[in-house]
Amino acid sequence: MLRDTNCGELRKEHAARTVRLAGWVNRRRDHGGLIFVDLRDRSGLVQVVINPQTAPDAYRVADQLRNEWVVAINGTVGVRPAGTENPRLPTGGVEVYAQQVEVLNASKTPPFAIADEAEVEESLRLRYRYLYLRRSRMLRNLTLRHEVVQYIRRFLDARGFLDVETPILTRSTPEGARDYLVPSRVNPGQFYALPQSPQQLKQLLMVAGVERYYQIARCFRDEDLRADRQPEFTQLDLEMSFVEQKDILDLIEAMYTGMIEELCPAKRVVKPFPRITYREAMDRYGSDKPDMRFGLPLTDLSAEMAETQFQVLRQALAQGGVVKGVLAPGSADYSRKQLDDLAQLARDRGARGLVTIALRGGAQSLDALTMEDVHSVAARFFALPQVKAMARRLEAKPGDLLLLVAGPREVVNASLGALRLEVGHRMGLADPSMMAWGFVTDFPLFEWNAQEKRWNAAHHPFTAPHPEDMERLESDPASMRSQAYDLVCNGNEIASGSIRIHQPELQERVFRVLGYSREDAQERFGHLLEAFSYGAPPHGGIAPGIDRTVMLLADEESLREVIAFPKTQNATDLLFGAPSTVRPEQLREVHLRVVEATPQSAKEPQSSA
RNA sequence: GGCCCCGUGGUGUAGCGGCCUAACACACCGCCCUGUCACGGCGGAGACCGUGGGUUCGAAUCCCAUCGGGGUCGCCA
Repeated sequence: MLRDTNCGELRKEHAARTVRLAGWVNRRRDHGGLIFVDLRDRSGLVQVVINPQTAPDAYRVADQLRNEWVVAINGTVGVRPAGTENPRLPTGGVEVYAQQVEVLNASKTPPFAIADEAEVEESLRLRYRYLYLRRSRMLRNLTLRHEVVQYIRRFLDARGFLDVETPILTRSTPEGARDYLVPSRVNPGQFYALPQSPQQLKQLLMVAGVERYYQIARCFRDEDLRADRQPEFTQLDLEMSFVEQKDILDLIEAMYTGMIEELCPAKRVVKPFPRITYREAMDRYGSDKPDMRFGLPLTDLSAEMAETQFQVLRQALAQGGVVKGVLAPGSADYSRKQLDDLAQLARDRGARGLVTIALRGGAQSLDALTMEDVHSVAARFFALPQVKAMARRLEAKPGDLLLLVAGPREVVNASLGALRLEVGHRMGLADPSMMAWGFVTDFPLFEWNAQEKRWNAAHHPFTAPHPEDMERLESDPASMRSQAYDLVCNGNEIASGSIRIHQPELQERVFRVLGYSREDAQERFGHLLEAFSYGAPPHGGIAPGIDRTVMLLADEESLREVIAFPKTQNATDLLFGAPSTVRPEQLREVHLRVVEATPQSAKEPQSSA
């Protein structure tokens, strides 16, 4: 070994020990005589002191050092002189007195500072990913990710789960996200697809009798990116036989609570995780992935507005819609501009408009409120008792702002849900140390595809219907609930899963609703259906996103910060220059010809500097 | 596919029609400095403002296009 001690581990009890360290020069402070070098390795930093009097050879080398040079240092650990300790450094009580400094490798001046945690443009971070990863925050994130995966493996291993690998080269499926395709050289004109998830494979493993399967599985989806979406991402894919929904939710809840207690004890978690239905989530939070770190529930005010003179609301109610409201605490003094922004947010989600009612003035309580205090463009349509009734339902106080939206239930929920998040964000209502986990259950089984005028599977076509709804399967698909569930945290979808259909007869009924003929089903899922005809056990599973889990635990806003080599929003890799054009002979070999190239893709692959 | 934001020395920003012969901080280079830890002091080099076109007497500043990065809607069974 070129070293015998890690920089970050040194403490006072190591005093007088002779050590050999190796790492990067994080910073160098040259006092003309004494030189201080902060030496950095993965474990952390330690201050090295080079004294020209006691170590003249070391001093001559240290005089040349620059940031990010790689050096090895022989020296002695010493307790720092009184008054020179650095309490901000874990190793701040000690320093290393260098006897010998050896340059293992010099470094060019890096394109951005490693030691500073200053923001750097995303494209630079990605172009020089290996340098960005040197930053302590990124090494911390990579470490946390490792610990999460290790925790999961230990947890599931202890409960009898088998880690089984499934193919990366698989078959394109007609439903779901766009596939990444891989041409076959030995089968001209045919393509593999990279898995969007190992969904069908894990069900086959249940038929195979594996009973408890898991895999830390890479998944690929050729869809547009977001801060929380990468084209390749990692799921904990998991499936169990002979279980009910509750068994899976209990298991996942135990895994996540244990993981957080062990890895991130500073995080606050409410146990048990609330389990709410999709209907409740939509009605109360206007989202199927509610942020439950704060309250501000959407509240149905249809009853209060039943007799309203306000045509807009009246009309919405008459057409079978609802009037709902959400509270914006302490926002009664919002400017016209601020209110307009909120209204725009509502309109973006399909609302016709937003009614704002500001409760201003010096009233000490709602009872003391007068119409003088009620500021709203629609104030003349409201009687004071109506305003007070609404305010009471929303638990508003003087100084608060009421936000009302009227229309079809779905639109009202969506727009008020967005407003609720915006208000919570503006008011800083979410405790940053809080992780508000919860399960959302009873998702709809089907959703209407207006374009193709048919039903789609809301989750996937193998999701089991809710047992109580079974007799309505054909007669009223819209009302069908499923045994599908999500794990959510702080407004993010973290996991999704379901109990699966294991009887061929039920599967065929579902396929018929989806509009698949027997031949369609055979063509699309024949291999799975055949497998199910050989004694498939009742089974179900779930697939938590590893990247999103780590992102939340690491307090990061983007998945890119917890993935070693992420892609840009255009799904490109700035470090390798992928995707790229390939040589004509490579294309010929896989029987492909590019017939339509945009100017961009026609360009020569960029040579990496 | 739509909408929005950003693009100025190596990095991060300021400048937003003439005061810009482009400013500041950090980094870089040189000299000085024996207790600093975002060390300090003095001096220096370094950008023609992503790219292309246009408007204007005059453009980093306005307009259009384009490229790159980001956010978001659609999309992600």
